[in-house]
Amino acid sequence: MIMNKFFNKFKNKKNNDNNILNSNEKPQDEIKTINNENVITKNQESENDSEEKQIKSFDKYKILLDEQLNKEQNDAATWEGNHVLVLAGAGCGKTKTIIARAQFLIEYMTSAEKVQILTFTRKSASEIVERVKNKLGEKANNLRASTFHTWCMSLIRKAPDLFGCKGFTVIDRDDQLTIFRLARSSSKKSKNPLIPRPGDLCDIYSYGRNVGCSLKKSIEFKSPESIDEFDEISKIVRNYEEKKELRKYLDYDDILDVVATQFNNYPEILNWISSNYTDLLIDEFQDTNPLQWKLINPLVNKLKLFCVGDDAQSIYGFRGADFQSIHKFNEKVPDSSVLKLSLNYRSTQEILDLSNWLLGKSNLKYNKKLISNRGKGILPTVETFTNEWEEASWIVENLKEHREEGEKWDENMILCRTGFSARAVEGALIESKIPYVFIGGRKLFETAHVKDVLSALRIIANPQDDLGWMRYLLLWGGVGDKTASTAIDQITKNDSLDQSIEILKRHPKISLESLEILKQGSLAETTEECFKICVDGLYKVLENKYKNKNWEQRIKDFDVIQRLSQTTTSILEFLEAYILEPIYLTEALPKGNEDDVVTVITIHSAKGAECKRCYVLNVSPGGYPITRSMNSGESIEEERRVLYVAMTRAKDELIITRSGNFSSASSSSKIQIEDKKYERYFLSDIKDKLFKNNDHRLLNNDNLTDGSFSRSFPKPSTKIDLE
DNA sequence: GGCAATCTCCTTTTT
DNA sequence: GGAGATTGCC
Repeated sequence: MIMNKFFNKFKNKKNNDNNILNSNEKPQDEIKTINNENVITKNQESENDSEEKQIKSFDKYKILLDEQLNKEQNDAATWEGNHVLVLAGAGCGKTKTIIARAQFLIEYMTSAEKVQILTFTRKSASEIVERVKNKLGEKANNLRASTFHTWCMSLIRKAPDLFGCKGFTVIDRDDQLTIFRLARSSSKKSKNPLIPRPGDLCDIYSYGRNVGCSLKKSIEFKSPESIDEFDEISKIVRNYEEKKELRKYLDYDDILDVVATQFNNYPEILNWISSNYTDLLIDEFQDTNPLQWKLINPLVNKLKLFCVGDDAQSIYGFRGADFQSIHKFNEKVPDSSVLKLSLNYRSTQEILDLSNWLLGKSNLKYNKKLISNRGKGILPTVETFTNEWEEASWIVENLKEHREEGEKWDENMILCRTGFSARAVEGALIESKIPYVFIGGRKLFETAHVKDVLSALRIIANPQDDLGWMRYLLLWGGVGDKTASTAIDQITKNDSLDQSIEILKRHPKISLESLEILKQGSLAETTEECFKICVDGLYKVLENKYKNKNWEQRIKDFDVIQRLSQTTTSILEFLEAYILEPIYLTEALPKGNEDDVVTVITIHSAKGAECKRCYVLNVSPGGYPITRSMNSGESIEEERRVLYVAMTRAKDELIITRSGNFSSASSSSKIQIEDKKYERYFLSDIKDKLFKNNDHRLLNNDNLTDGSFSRSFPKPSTKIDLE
């Protein structure tokens, strides 16, 4: 074992040396050549030498890696040089390559606990780990994959003193909003419409933190109209920060920033962390932003990066990701190489042709034409309807038809731009009793009834959590904002729950019952028991609050959460886990009986997903690009990429639906857009041969052929019969 | 007059 | 489901 490690260390070092040597010869070979080459290193290795080596390593490792890997994927997975970026188009096997890479590293280069994989969601993290474990068994037991946030938080929890964050609590977006609302309402100008609303304040603030720019720049980018109120907004933001500091809260951006700043300022901290790892694997690299880069950058000299991404799929610009930065990988990371995966295994060529067309219309150069390994298939269709309800019911009918032909529900995925825009489809699915899951928008721990119960747990876990107190007290009749906040002012200085309860008992408007639940909950031995006490205690109150709002459905969620709580040791850990890596209700349901379901999903959540038949909803004028995106600095091009991501999820069948009363003659797909604000509509000049056009709208005058008759006709009688 | 309850309108994307 | 406005209760 020890010998092995020595050997690996030696091996790694040797390869690094090789690469450095080569890089001195030809340092300036840029990414531009990427079209013609599969493997591009900044420093193209001399041919006879390296070509032989590559093939040798391919042979050497092939047997142990996934046999389904192609040459490009295999080259990437078994790369023996230093840092590498793998540019991979949609459907070219990114996840597969990461998995193979992890497998390769564990088998030949290092040990599982020294590999850290960073992904965007809990789902892909667990998928990767699971698949590596399936292949390697026990050897991979210590392999860790997590989101940036979870990884950073685990470092903070492991050594809170190093980061100056002892006893800090993580807050989610809702909590941020509450604090911003408070800060905003204390401003004299809170009625002024130029002062952004809490949600916008939160976005502006977070954008600035993620990009590393000033508040002023962030306002100019996100809401330029509010720049005149810069001074007042600054006050509100400072107020937010003070409240956060006082209550020892960490918001999402703090978690990354605290760790990144410490890495940059204290070499001893950096060395301690980096000595635990040899390799860092980063998925969806096109969506990393400057804050995440601030975290990774100091690690570059300490370990090996293996990044995977696709500039054409960058859809997180609103969070500060700059898709162009992927092109500067060589500049940012010295001694690095760029590899490419170019063959698409997911979709038929027709689907890729349409996707390629969309991307090609951009004035940005993505250098990307996806080529299918699967050959020809069905032409995509564009289905046009009068309104979203007809759009929805047509989709449902279509789903049913395929079901009758013997297909499973889970061969269908419905993609939408916003959570809100899926409401018609959701309604139609429920009405037709088609089982479905919705991924995107609200998560399980963000639903109102769950937050109500969790507020009790928050208080029990941390009696100084004033946001928890606020929510909890407001649940009970007769208590509003005012009563609650004055009461909370009296108690949050106490760190003992019992003391706080004693004080509140004397409060005329706060019920003894509400306090008794907290008392009982605090005596519970386990998280599960505590949760149960709180649910039971709040049952009547909640039933009353939600009686007309899907109460029967909501009760079921409590069972799910109780099950989730069984595996955690402390309440705080339990709450934190699901704030950092939110979970959708349907992900938490027991596997088995409800496995065969239609997936309804926001495109932002659908990264990496694929499905046989994909419906892309509401691709109407004003929908793509979404009208709202044109006000602020956010790019129309990002909207194009969003639609591109949606289209490239489809394996066999791509169905684009839209609605509205724009005109579209039956003979041609060209549509006329009168309204100026829709003039950038992506499908307005789509090429006929790329798709089949189906207009389901009732015939109206626009669609009638011009009729001309040589004679006129008499007006029919419009009188009622009297007898 | 102060505070709570109710009604109405609108809804980008996520850790 | 949330924010803001309005109504209604004490």
